[in-house]
Amino acid sequence: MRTVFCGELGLKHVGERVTVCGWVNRRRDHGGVIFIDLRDRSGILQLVFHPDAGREAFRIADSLRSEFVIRASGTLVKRPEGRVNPKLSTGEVELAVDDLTVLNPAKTPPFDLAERVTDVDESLRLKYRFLDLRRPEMQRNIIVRYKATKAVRDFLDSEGFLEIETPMLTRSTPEGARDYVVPSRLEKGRFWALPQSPQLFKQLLMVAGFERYFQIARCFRDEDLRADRQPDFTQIDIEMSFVTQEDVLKTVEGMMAYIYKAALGKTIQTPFPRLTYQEAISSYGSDKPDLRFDMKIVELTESLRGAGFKAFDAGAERGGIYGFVIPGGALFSRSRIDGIVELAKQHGIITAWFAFRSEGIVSPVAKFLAPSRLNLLKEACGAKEGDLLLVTAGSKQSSLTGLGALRLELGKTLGMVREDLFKFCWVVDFPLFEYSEEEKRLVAMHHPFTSPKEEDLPLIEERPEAVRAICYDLVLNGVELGSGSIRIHRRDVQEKVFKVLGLGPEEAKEKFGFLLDAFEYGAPPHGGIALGLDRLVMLMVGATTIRDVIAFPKTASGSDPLTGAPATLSEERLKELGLRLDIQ
RNA sequence: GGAGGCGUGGUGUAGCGGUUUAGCAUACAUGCCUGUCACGCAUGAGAUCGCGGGUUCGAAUCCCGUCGCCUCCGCCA
Repeated sequence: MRTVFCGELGLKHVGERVTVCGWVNRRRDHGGVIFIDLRDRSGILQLVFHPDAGREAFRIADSLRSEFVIRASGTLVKRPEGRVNPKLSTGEVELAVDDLTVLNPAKTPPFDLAERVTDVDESLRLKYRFLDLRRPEMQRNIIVRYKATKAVRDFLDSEGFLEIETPMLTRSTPEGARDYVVPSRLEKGRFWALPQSPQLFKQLLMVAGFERYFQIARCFRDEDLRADRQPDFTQIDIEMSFVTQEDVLKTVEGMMAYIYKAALGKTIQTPFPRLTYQEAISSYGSDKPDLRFDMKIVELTESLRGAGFKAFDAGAERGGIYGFVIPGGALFSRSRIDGIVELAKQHGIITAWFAFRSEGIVSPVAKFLAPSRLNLLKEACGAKEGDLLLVTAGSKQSSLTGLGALRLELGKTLGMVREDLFKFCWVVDFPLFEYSEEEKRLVAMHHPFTSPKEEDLPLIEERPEAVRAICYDLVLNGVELGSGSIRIHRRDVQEKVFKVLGLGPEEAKEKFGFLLDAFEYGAPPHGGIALGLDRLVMLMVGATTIRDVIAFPKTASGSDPLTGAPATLSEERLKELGLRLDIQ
């Protein structure tokens, strides 16, 4: 039907007779000559219609409208002098059409596809997703996604991994996200669950001796949505036997470099910097630090302790004194600084500020501190003349997370974040357990099969909260791309962890019995990672939401305007499933 | 579960208590135009201002409720 794609044509094809197919992107009718920008997946080509080149074709061209599907044949010609369009990759040529067929007319689209309008109401875009996806930006997103996915397969294949599918219908497991549930028709009153991740299956595959597994795995979590969270999403799921943390990190670093090269042609630096969990929290107030800019948090407790300023002394007593330096901030206007203080308040921290100006140190609290203290402070925070220091005092956790959130927001609003950078890092040595306020007990920070660090094992009974896990997160530009761990493969260690989690032998058997059984038949040491493919691609294409890299995503309230899902079921269907509705 | 923002012709928006017959841009329709590329010019059609209730002599505008969309907190091992 076609001989060539629009975007492939250039000067070297001049003089050739070609046939192209696609959609009318734009029509420019000059009366005596008509121009059509024809769009297909590969790009845009200008068609030109002269009445003398083909009277019938010209007559049909007059009737063309946006998004009509057409086929056009003619001779590719070099554009006249001064008529080149540098904005088009095909801008040096055009197709002089003598034969035109309308393959399908189209209704006027509900929004403009030709312009780069991301400002169209998103639910309208989703309702007409098949049109939204025609837009070149969206096509590129989906294409980059495919290339990245293919790169994953190519790389892991070359490293000896096997892609193995695991069930979508499986059983609900305790801990973690709420799972989506599917009623069983054959066994009424019983329910399947869709996997939050293939975690247990991939571990079983290690026991089964496959040694290196991966899967582009769809996962389901029935939790509230966000710009970077959808109910169903895709993980690059990896598991390896007879490996240490180091082996997993190296593999992932190699894979990331390969993906960026293959999908974007970009080179990224490996190995990625590593921070311990403690370092990440104390320097960036976050376990997913954005390393595209500096502005590290510094502890100032010792510099300000006993300085005689009540707020600081009380803060030092409750936790500590922390702050960070905004380079060049000393020259900010008073109202701008007040705005920053207000912003800090929204993040739950009360801040004092110190402007290190050429004429001296300016601060609303300077009068409470001796000049020697102020100089000590300047030295301790590493500020130069012209910088602004923000300080807060109080509990360590809320101070650091508050400063971390403030740092991130200021980094963006002050233009310190370079959008074209890709700054990967590993965060390692996470705590094995964290305290759950809701459940009033320790829960697994990663998951219950995460191995403690060997050297911390003696602490597990006395001080479980101090035990570090062999667990690692991959972070890119402040976004958590994924996390993984080396798993427990020894029965005695697993039992100790379950004990801390409050899982008795009976309960553990009931919930994870199949995995524990398997572990008794020769489980190799193993570990792995799961990476969010949607988030990775989002960052690769510069999108601000994963919805823009998913062909058919859901709205923030978890519905799909295109299909109208979720939908109701008929009485008959409910009855067949043994279900009765009880809703207000 | 909570907080905030938005909702006005197809689309994007202005108007925020009365000279508004709801403005503008774009899309759409008709006509003119032989070198445009966000073509241009002219004419025209197109909106009970998300929905429901209230306040008022008067509501797109103020209040309450509700629905939808977006962002964030909680939640997401």
